[in-house]
Amino acid sequence: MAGNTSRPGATVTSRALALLGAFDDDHRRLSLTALAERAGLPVPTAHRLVAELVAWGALTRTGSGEYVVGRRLWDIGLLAPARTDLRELASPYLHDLYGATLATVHLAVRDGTEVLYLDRLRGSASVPIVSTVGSRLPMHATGVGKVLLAHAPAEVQHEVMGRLTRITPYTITQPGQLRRQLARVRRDDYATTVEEMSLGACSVAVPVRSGPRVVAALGIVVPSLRKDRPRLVAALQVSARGVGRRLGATG
Amino acid sequence: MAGNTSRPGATVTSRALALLGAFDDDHRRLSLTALAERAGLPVPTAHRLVAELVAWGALTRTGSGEYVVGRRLWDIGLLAPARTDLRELASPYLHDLYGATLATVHLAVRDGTEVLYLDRLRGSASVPIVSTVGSRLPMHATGVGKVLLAHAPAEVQHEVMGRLTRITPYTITQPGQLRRQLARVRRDDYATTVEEMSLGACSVAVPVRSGPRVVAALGIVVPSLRKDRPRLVAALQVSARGVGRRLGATG
DNA sequence: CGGCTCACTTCCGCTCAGTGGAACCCGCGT
DNA sequence: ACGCGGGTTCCACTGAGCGGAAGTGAGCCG
Repeated sequence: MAGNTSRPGATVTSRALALLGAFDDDHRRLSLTALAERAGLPVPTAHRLVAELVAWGALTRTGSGEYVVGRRLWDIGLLAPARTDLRELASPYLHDLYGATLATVHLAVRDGTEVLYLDRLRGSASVPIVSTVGSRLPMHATGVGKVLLAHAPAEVQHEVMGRLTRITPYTITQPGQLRRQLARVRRDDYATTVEEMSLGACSVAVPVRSGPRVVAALGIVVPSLRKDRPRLVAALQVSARGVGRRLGATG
Repeated sequence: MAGNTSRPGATVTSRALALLGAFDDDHRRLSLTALAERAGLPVPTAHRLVAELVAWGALTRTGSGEYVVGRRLWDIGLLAPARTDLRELASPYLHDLYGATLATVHLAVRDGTEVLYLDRLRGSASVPIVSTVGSRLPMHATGVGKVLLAHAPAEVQHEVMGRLTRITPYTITQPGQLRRQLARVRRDDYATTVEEMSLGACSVAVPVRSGPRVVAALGIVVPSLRKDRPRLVAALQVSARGVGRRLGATG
């Protein structure tokens, strides 16, 4: 919309969205200049658009002059479907699981070739862990990821196998080895990891089924699998069934 | 931006935001026409803007042709500050509280003249309740609301007193009565409600303090207060102190 | 204290991106 | 076959948006 435009073809909407997209997990607060930089816009343009976003509540300006995501976007984000519904519905079962194991509990779904964490219950005294709600992690290095990958379409599996990045010395980077593990996951109906994502953290995970389809995965993180793997698997499977049943009961 | 504009003065950005704002708790999925209607835009305009929002991931089109909030907005909404931090930080304490009481547990803050629910743990077998995460409820009819109101600035209290809407036959609608209750809340350091929001549900709530400031409230919902009010208050206060201490420890 | 820097803000003339009524398409119910 | 109501495409008109340049002001340093 403007004669002056340095890069004609870009719509106002795309510019406004670029500003929102400039925020991510590592950039929760940005100065105007940084924001303009990350969105690829001239500062005055960013300034004008940002003012509108702030007026509407999509962004908020902090006391120190930096910008952060506003409450109104938070509100609207919560209306996103499925994710929220599943999370709400599974919530009681996660608590039960937490109560039974006192370990960090995860609920995750597959998002493309990554694991998306929908919910996490962290005990006051459990293993410190990298995931947060909303974060995405690679599938091959997490318990829930292996479960979801084992039941993913062939082309997804193929793509993931293509780039098995090493995260710790124990991360599995050989496609053949991962493929054998996935077969075992399908046979035994649970997956494990041993320090493949973070040193000092092991995990167990099971699928959540709605009818025959695997729609999510439930996992827990513990310091060691040594002694009570059967107990953990049993607790997980009971919870996963519970969630699955609730899923069947509603839509 | 356009000669044709029916209502000149409206910016593109405001129109795009109006489309996002068309979604709320009761309108999580909207057809194009409904969306245009609610945003106050002509259908073709809405159509074009919506296409851009979909391309970016702010909205998603369902199989049936309706629009819903997209995953990317969900992501970005989660980056909103304070709210999320507080929720994350309080999470373990809420679990502990849930474990000790098996009642529905709430974490809430004041947002203007309303209560904003940041988190909710609902047991598989607890009282059904109206609140969801992200929802706003009136302050005078909820336990957490009374706590937050008792420690709110005078002008907020004044404004709330002005419109005490009746929700159940037990809702307090007399400013004088509410004022006396708030004084008692400040003295005893906890608040209660008895079927003032939903019939069959009572609640107890306590403030969460960061230094001297009351920054949030912690509450639980139970079928009756009759027998174990002291136990519940004690459990709540322990948890609230825990959260407060963690708040002090970080920024 | 003057002068420099750097981030933010305001100004304003040019122009093309956005507008929305009209027309069209398409699935569905009758 | 025909009307209806949603979604989609078209396109001539024009004012909303653009961004370089200039202005502001807080912070730092010699």
